[in-house]
Amino acid sequence: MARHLITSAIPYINGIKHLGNLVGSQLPADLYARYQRGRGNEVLFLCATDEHGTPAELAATKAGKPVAEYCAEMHDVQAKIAEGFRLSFDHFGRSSSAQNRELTQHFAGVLADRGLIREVSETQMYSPEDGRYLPDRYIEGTCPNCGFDSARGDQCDNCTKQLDPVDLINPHSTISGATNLEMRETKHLYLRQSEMRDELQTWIDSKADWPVLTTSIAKKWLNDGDGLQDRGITRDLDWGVPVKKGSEDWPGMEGKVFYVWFDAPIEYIACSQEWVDAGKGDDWQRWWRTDAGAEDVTYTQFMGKDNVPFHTLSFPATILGSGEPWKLVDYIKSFNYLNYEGGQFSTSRGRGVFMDQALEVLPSDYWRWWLLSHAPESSDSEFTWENFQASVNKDLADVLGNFVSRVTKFARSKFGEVVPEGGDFGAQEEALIADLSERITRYQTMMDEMEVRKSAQELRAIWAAGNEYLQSAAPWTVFKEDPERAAAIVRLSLNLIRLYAILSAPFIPDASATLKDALKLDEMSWPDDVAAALATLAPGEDFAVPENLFRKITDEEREDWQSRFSGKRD
RNA sequence: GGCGGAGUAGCUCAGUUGGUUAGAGCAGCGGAAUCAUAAUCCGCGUGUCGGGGGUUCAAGUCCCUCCUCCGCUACCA
Repeated sequence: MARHLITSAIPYINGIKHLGNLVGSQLPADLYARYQRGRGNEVLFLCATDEHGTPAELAATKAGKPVAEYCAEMHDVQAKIAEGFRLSFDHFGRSSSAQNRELTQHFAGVLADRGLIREVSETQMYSPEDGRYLPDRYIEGTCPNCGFDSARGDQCDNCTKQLDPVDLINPHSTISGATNLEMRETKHLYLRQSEMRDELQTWIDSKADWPVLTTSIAKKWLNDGDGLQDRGITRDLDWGVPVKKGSEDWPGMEGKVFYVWFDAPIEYIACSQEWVDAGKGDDWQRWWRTDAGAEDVTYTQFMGKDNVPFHTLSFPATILGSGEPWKLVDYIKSFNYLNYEGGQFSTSRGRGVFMDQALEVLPSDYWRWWLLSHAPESSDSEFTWENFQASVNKDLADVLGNFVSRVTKFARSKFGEVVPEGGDFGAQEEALIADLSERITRYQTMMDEMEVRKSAQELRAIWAAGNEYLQSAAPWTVFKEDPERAAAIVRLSLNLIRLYAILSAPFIPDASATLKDALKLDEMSWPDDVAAALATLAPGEDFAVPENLFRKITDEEREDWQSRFSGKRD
């Protein structure tokens, strides 16, 4: 039995994510996790909320709450929504956990012992009025280059020139508007990634099978300019993991915390400890420590392209640099962006559909199917309500839902709610089994390779194969002359529904569960032998005709939603 | 500006290392069937493969150049 460690990029705590975020990491990760479980493999699927950093502090202030309280609440909100989408995390942790705090401090200590951390004294913009140091993006002023008056401290949106906040004319805080900013000297820790450039380069070069999107981003950072730069891993903030060298204080670093991107990936490991501490598992080391059983683990990460540098370079630098036997990622599946009706999803402008709103409109299966079958793998892809309506109605309601409906209702009307006996399988059934065997093999290959869209395409073809078979076998006609033969066709068709329940579960778990109940299935083992799988439901077993699996989206609904989500949220 | 991705049928997208008449789903048109959520099944595609140039017996596929869209650009996360 293969063992799969699967992590999804951890969503930031600051608010509810939109569908683009969902399809870029959590959803495909869930698809893969469910598939691997379905194949009978052992899976540990982890995700968490990423809770530290300036935006969390500001969001909490805006909400009028202590940041710890705000994060706790938002974690629960995100956890509930994740449940709503049937994201099957074995544990949904928090980067602010005690486990992560300790582990982050541990890594920093080990890295320091190995000479991979250096102290840098630098000057940062400080805003006395805000009582905090300001990251570059929280400073705006007039661009010295083009005169644009809302240039941000890191880059001018007008002329795209990269800036330093000290270059800005009349700089002010975007938080309070304060203009009395001052430069203050402050000391920070830097991870000496440049020392590890060659090691990282060799490692990346060995990953010929990774998506181009993943490796090209990594290589760009490795080779751009003077090569991989050292990275500051501490910040002058209150909310975060206090800087410590293992369990010891770090002289000169009092009052500082680790940079959120340093502790966030470490949460992948800490999350497994949370999983154990929550009583859901009993051994996290066999997933993470190659000296404690993790050498046969296949570790796969899912993320949007904006996360790639941190997962291909920073986090591996932390892992490799520690010199300890931690499990390194084996495959990084990255995604492009999902656009919304000709533009971008926008959290700040409330443009597009957010996870909570999506579930208010339709159950998760509808969304899962559309998003996964249109996942932005090779390039950015686009959500439109028209496409959504067409795909969902056709694929789910017509091809799959109606198949279940026509089979179960015909069976009930002619034979009652019992798998009929009698009749033999013939050439049509053999052809169907051969066709399905081939298709299922392809489906498995695509799923193994995490080719999400192609997997969806193949699954749909497998559903359609049922309709094709039924159409040509035409039990409604055969029944008049040869009821036994019709019984055989219906029996096979009922077994097809069972097959679909198993194969479709990673994409549409709720529909799969409905079918499982309707057919009164007690086991859902993967159909390695298609012929045998299609003979599982035996004559005499009873079943129930389920409610329609999927309803159709009407034109009125589509138009209504189209306008409802076009601009402002709420 | 630099780097990366993309530009293929009305729409959403496939197209391995260059090789016979460029594909799928949807939409559209025609037909069959009537078990089913008017749901299914079969048949039907003359597309300047973004523009231009080049290499080659052969280019959507390689090279050059130009145009358009998107992302990243290291202190947002």
